[in-house]
Amino acid sequence: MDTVTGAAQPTQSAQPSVQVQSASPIQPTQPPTIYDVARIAGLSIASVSRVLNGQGNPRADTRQRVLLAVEELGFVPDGAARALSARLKEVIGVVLRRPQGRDASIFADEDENLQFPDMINRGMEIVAQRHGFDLLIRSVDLDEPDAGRQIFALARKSDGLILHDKVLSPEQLDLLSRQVPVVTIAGEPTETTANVHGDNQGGMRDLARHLIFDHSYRVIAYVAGHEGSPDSMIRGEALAQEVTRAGVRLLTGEEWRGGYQAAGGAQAIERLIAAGTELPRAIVCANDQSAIGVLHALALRGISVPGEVAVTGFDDIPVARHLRPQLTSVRQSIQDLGATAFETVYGMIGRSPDSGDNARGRDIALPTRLIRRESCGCDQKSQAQMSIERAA
Amino acid sequence: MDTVTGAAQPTQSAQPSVQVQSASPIQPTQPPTIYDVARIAGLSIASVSRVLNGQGNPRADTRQRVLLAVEELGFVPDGAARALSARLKEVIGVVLRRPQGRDASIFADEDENLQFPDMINRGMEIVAQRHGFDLLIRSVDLDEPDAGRQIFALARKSDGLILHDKVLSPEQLDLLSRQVPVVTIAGEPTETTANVHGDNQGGMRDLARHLIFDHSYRVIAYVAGHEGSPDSMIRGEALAQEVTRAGVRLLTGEEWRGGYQAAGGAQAIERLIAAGTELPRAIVCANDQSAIGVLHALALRGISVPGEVAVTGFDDIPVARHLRPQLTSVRQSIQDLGATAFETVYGMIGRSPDSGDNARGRDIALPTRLIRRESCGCDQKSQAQMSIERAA
DNA sequence: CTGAAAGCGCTTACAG
DNA sequence: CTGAAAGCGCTTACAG
Repeated sequence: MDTVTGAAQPTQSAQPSVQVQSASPIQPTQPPTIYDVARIAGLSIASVSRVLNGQGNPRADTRQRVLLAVEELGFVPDGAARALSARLKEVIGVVLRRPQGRDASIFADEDENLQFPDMINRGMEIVAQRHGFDLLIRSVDLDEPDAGRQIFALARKSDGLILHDKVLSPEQLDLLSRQVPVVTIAGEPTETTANVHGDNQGGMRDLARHLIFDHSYRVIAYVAGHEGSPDSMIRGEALAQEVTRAGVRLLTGEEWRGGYQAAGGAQAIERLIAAGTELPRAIVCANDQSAIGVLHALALRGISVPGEVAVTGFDDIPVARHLRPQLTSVRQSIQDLGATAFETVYGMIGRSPDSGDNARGRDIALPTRLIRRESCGCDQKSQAQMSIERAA
Repeated sequence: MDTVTGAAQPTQSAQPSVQVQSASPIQPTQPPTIYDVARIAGLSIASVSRVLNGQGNPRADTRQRVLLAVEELGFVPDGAARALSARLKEVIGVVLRRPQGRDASIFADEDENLQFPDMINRGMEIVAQRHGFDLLIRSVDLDEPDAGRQIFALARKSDGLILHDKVLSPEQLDLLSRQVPVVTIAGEPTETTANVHGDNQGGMRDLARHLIFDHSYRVIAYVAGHEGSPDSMIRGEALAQEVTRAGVRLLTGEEWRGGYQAAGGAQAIERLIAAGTELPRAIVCANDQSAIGVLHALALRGISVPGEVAVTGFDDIPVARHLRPQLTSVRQSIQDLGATAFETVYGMIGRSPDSGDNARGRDIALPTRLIRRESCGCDQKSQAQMSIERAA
């Protein structure tokens, strides 16, 4: 920090001075300010600002002179000054939770990647760009007691916040969402926040029925996500409901928790096998990432999938189709999740919480769709073959 | 944009007013300002600022009063105001290139994920946090002529920039890097920028020798990354060198380009097979992502890997070990790449380009390591088995 | 040690 | 249509 704050001290006169573009090759060219532009254009800074922001009706001549000067200097307005003055930062803060509980295992030497959240972010980003916004990303470690503070600090650098999953206590969330627009993904809406999620219930119901009726599996386990995840709970409940209705046996509980991660899924299976537990006919995982771990552990034990045990995921991340066997999953349009979340916060900016056309309090569900591949027991090879041949 | 700029107009008196915390449940609680804190603490804003920033030696009493008021109001300083005044935004801009050329294929319905860049970003983020910085992410579509402008705009919202891959012309890069610290990843250093990359040469050399001498493959193809990628070129050249020296045949060229993506890798293989080309004994891919596509295409054709054709990747992204066969690759510590890039820009902030202790012009190489798994023809199953059993 | 004041680089009513 | 001025919410020499 020292070197940086030291450097922050003004080193030159604050008075705008002529920019020497070509003179000093490696000199620290201070970016030009609006004053420089105004001087070169022979106008006031107000006129420059108006031309650049399309306000008022500047004369063609004025426009020209400004544009020329801007071009000559390569002027781009400073973001902080613009934000302070316009009361708009054109930045949305995004908070992810960093996976916790790294254990010593083959998975520990390199952090797992967060394919699902990363793709959500990609979706947000694309829409953000269209509105001239950027995304300020921060992943918080929930073990840190400081996590709440960090999120509040992020909020003051942004016009709105998108929170992946549960990263704040209800009280903190409430406090925050009164000061700044907040949208959660895979959370729950509150009076002052909106939430975006996939249709967990419908997706899991279709998957469960497929396993129960099309494949006639009679013992099914559920590998849950991390504790307190609404997605994981709703998926688990939907599965339980279908299973119960059909008189099928459900295995679930702490020993089946995968925490949404490959390492978690693999370890759960390893522990169960080590404990001599008899495996169920099908293992339904709360997401694809943990299904990857389950597949891995089963393969190492020489247990055939789907022959001996069927395995399914949720999300349909891009690699799902590249696994062997190809992973049956429930597709969410992951990027849409992000895009929708962005559009939602964006719509909340500048609106008072109690105004009419407001997303606050809304729970937005996006459709899901069962994708049958090989790992559930279906054979999709011929079909996939056809599709790739059609494309080629 | 309309609704937002409209909303940006000040709606209340600019004079700081007492915050009514509990009174109006869903009122738009304007975040408190430093003036509010000062009033409640009975001090000047200067004192508040000093306490909060650890400047000077405030009396214990003064400290207490400030801290209490801050706590009471839940005050967090506005980022834009802080940035403007302190001349430090505590933000680093990150630019990725968005993959281009989406084709109609089984890969087209959902964008591919960018596992490699996403993990790099994760590495940057962790270090950034330690310095109190956040990452402002923007992915640019290089097909857009506006791409350069967008990057300059991002620069004015940041204290420094990290560019993945090549996203600017040399001229633009030069211009930019005189105004703001710039570090590239997998690019080339210039007089005013630093670059961070994995040891491509060493990694590829080890891989090539492994294929040539340990496995005795005599015909090897190289699936290149996207055009102009220094990483791809250096890897290709290192491979060519080893192959030539050993008198082995190398297949390469446009028809073997995978563009770093699974879709690209799969399509290249499909086209070659469709054209009746005889496949080489080993296919060396410029990265893991394209190797995934190659594996996929070969599997669909019923071609056994590594039995008939060996396949290797580069990067060792986390899923590499979960593929069937497990992918042989060259590991880079992906997160370290990001962490190093961040530390490097961070060190450049506030330093004039010509000052002494400066990273500018440096090319920082991080070690790589050959990871032998199954897809090259080795059998690692027993070994992997042991390692997971050890962990369990 | 503390406060009053200037200044960071913009935008935007307000006059003219 | 344009310019002078105020103001956004902070930090930081500068006096006292």
